[in-house]
Amino acid sequence: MKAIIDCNSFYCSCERLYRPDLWNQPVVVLSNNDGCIIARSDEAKTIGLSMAAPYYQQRDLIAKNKVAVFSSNYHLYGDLSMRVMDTLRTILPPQCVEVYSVDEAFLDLSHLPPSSFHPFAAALRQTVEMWTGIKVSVGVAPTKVLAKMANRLAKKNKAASDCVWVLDHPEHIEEALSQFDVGDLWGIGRRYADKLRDQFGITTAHQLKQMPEAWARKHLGGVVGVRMIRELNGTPSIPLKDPLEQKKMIATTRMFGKPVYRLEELREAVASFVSRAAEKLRRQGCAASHLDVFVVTNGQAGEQYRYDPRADHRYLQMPRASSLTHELIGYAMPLVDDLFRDGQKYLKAGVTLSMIVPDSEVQQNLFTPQQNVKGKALMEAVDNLNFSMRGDVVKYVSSGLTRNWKMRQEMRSQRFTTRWEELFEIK
DNA sequence: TCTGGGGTCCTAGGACCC
DNA sequence: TCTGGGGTCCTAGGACCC
Repeated sequence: MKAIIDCNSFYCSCERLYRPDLWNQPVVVLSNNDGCIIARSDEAKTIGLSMAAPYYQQRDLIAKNKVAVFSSNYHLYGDLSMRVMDTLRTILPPQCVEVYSVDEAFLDLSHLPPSSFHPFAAALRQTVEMWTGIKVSVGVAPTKVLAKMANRLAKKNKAASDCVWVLDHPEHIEEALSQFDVGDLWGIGRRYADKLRDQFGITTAHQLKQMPEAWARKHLGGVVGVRMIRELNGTPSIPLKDPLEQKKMIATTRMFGKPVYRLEELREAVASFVSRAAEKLRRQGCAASHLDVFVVTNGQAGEQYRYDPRADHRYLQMPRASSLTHELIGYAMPLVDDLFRDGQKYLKAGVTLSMIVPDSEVQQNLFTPQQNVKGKALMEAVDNLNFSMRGDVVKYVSSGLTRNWKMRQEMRSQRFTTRWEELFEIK
């Protein structure tokens, strides 16, 4: 059996943890740059605020209902996420916990006796809430897809379920499937939902479950579709991931706080994204040999505003995998120069590192000098400083000092758990 | 004035090999 | 009159997730 545990309105719950005055109030959290609504408390959902809606379009509704609005505070969410995951790993062996996202984890419950699923899940929910202050929902079922469905049902029927839903009898699974919208299944997005309905008249999960595998292979993304059919039929086909697995790609991309027109600013921004990406790379003890830089423009400067983004990118296969910030910045800058067009209005840029290998297995190149030991020691020192201070205390000048392009975060809460000077105070 | 960021997996099709 | 079969590797792009 598998379980999925999912924090309820995670970002909003994090904000509310330190704001008892907001416990029963509508709360929303915005994306970077205060662009869209990316988390809503139940009260905010009731008011009719929708997910991913642009903030400026919802301002009236927000003001009218006195909704508390926060810019995203990733220091806080990251730290609380770690507490939730650590709690799970205290209760279950670590290899039975797959952290699926900042607010979700799959659990392998195959070692539990069949009668104990419900009490176990209920205890888990309670413990996490008691230890971290974060409310969670738990779905339990024979496969990941079915567990996701159970989780959804738990959230939908909070009062009756107490946020725990177990599907362990075939009749219960059948019943749930026949009432479940096929588009709400984990793995069926908008495109497939439309296609299933329009071309095949499939609207419920139960109808999909009965389709043959050969059909799924043809119409539902090949083996992905086959796995879906099997999971719906109770045969686990999406295994739990090894927690030690490394990322295959690392990206840092940002929308600018205000448009960028000058090459120097674009270079600064990209250099700082490279720095951040390289840091993530070193944190998993790896080096990358493929570097991709992209920029997004939006019409000509001076034109009337219309949101019509166009992306362009340049990439480079480096002679040897690297994790040194200065080296990577050195490779990235010519790509920026090549991308830059005078007079363009730049809205966004980003960097992707891929072809990632463990640092210890970097293939040396006959034609480039050995990676120097000093460089690595320098990186370690910089990382230690920045980590202990939780911020960019040391950075490359090429990444800019003024940072005019920096994103807007006008309503960010305090970093209660990661900064001494921002601790929660009780008067 | 204004619309996020970071990932994974898979397939099709072209280039190339013997 | 007539032009194979089997394979790998790579890239671009599509679909999905939170």
